[in-house]
Amino acid sequence: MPEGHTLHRLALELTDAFAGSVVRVGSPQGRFAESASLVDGQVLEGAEAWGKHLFIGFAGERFVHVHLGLYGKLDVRTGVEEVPDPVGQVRMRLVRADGTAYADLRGATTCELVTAEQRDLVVERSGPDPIRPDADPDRAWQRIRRSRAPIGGLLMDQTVLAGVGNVYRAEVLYRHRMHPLRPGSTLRQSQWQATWDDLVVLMAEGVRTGRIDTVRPEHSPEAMGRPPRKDDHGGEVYVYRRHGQPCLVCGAKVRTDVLQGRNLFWCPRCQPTFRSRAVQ
DNA sequence: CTGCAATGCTAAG
DNA sequence: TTAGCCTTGCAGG
Repeated sequence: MPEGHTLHRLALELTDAFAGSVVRVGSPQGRFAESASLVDGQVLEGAEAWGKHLFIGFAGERFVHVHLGLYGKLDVRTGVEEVPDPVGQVRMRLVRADGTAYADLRGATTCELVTAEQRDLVVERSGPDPIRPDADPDRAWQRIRRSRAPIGGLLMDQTVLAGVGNVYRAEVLYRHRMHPLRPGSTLRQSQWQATWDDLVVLMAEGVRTGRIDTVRPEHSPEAMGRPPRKDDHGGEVYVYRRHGQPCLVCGAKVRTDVLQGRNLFWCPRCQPTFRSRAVQ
């Protein structure tokens, strides 16, 4: 679901399904109808993601900017015989002119038609994205090393780093044994580099599989003889939404707290406090 | 069935 | 700091 890997995966799916084809663009729900008419019947040139932002490019330098927010969804279907009637509130529907593929957007926070300049503004405001090969982790490091804000907040700040959401945040902090409230300025550069390198691998895997898996092989359900996780996000994780359950590595009870309105999860033993008085 | 929380973010107050 | 977006899956009655 919508952390950066989801948007990059969608960009690939959209490009595969529609690039180079004439596409009918509509808004069964109506809220995107006016903009849709401006690109309806144009050639879709490709789709690209930066962090959690998706841009679908049409002939004439016009882009549909999509942000899924918390529960938005974009379903891409290819190789269909027939395009079904829309179900629910479909904000935007793309249909290949030959009718063999369609995509439905629902519940998105943002769906707007923008110029190349407007797209560039979004990209410029974003921090480096671990999924993009052109990303420069030093840009993020320069923000982190100068900030007394908790690393748990910095990782979710899309102007510091683009694409990391609540699951990757919790999990990468766990994997690097960092307490979420530790100030950014107390990290060593080597720690940041290791964290970044890990995100590059984890998130690329997320693009490939469409889910967030962060446990190492020795902690997999098979290796540990435990049942696989079964809930809506599907992947195998160490601490995300596991509060009150035993840590897979040390057995301590996973803890939770709220930081800036978002749920934090961490293991008090594997992610020791950075100071004696910090939250445990 | 009803209610609520959720991988996010913006704008209003 | 809070409401809103308006979907989905789960818990509880």
